[in-house]
Amino acid sequence: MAAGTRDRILDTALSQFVARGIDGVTVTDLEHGAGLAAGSGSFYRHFRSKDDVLSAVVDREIDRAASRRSAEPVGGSLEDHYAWALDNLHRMRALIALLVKDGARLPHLDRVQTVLAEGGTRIDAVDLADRMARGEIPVRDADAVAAVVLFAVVGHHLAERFFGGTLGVDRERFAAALASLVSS
Amino acid sequence: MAAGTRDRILDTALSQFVARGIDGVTVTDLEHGAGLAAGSGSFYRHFRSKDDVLSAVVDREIDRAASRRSAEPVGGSLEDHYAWALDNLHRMRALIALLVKDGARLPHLDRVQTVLAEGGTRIDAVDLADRMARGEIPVRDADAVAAVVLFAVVGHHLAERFFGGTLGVDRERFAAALASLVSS
DNA sequence: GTCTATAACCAGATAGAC
DNA sequence: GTCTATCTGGTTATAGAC
Repeated sequence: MAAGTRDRILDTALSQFVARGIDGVTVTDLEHGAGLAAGSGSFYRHFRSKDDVLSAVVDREIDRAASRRSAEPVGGSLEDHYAWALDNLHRMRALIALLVKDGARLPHLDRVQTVLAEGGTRIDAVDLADRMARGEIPVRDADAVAAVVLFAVVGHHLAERFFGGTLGVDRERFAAALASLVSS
Repeated sequence: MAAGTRDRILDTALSQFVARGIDGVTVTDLEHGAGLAAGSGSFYRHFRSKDDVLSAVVDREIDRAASRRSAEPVGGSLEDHYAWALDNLHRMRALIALLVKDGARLPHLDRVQTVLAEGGTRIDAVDLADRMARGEIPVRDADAVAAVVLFAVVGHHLAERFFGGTLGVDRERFAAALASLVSS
């Protein structure tokens, strides 16, 4: 079942925007990527403008991120929790790439940031403080430790995406080391 | 002592490229930012093309980052070292923004990545393994711990820029928490 | 070195035949 | 819905006077 032209435009727009930025992609590029004649205005039978297709792309990715978000494990180990956060960030990598490349120009910027915060970056200082109070992990500056963990997770993801590598440390190993540091 | 026109073009090019991306800045914008008549071709008396000024901007930032890097303190505590790395990354924020926004189009991409990796943290896995062998810090997966430290430091910057805020944890407190985690 | 003026080109967008 | 053809405007880059 071949996707309709509108969906093919959305698909090629997402991948091209992520790869080359919004300004790096022309309407002609989108037509070509969707199997339409390059330079024909056929694009405009499906979207009113380039901004219009950008808005549709972002809306679709927000819906996808919200719907396929796996349930956050409750009461699990720290390691599982960190692995979950890294996986979620990886699933939302297209949206993250759009945000960091063209953040200021994105429509629904607040909704994008909300979805990302809920899906990947909520590492709770309160949870850490609870574990410290129960003697589960050593007592440290809980807010500062939460910040270290959050930025380590985000940094790992962004490095994977933008800096060409993670020093050979995959997500599982990274999560394990993070849990080891916090736990003792 | 007013800077020459060439330097003023470089200064405005750096700040405008960082703010709006390479494609978001026209040669006319650069002329205006450098105090030249907008739309006059005076820019071309100083640079052959827009790519040429981009290359000059990146070269200058690489040189600046490299010269700052030599100011690294030697033989200090882990905490001092992490604080130094955070300050250094903060000074290189323009280069980081260029890399994230327009990475694929940057000239000397490999040199940019090398400078940032060296300037962001010198805590390599070998140094950590040495400290572990001497009993200075607990024995853990040295490569993975080095990755956590590097990405925490880098993420502290990137997350502030793209996800909003540092959770109220300043650089000194962040460095102290990072050192505490690695040291015990 | 800077200006006015403009050439050459490319991108977003529209009109109308089929 | 897709095409050919075109308009309009903005961008890079050059020519030549001062």
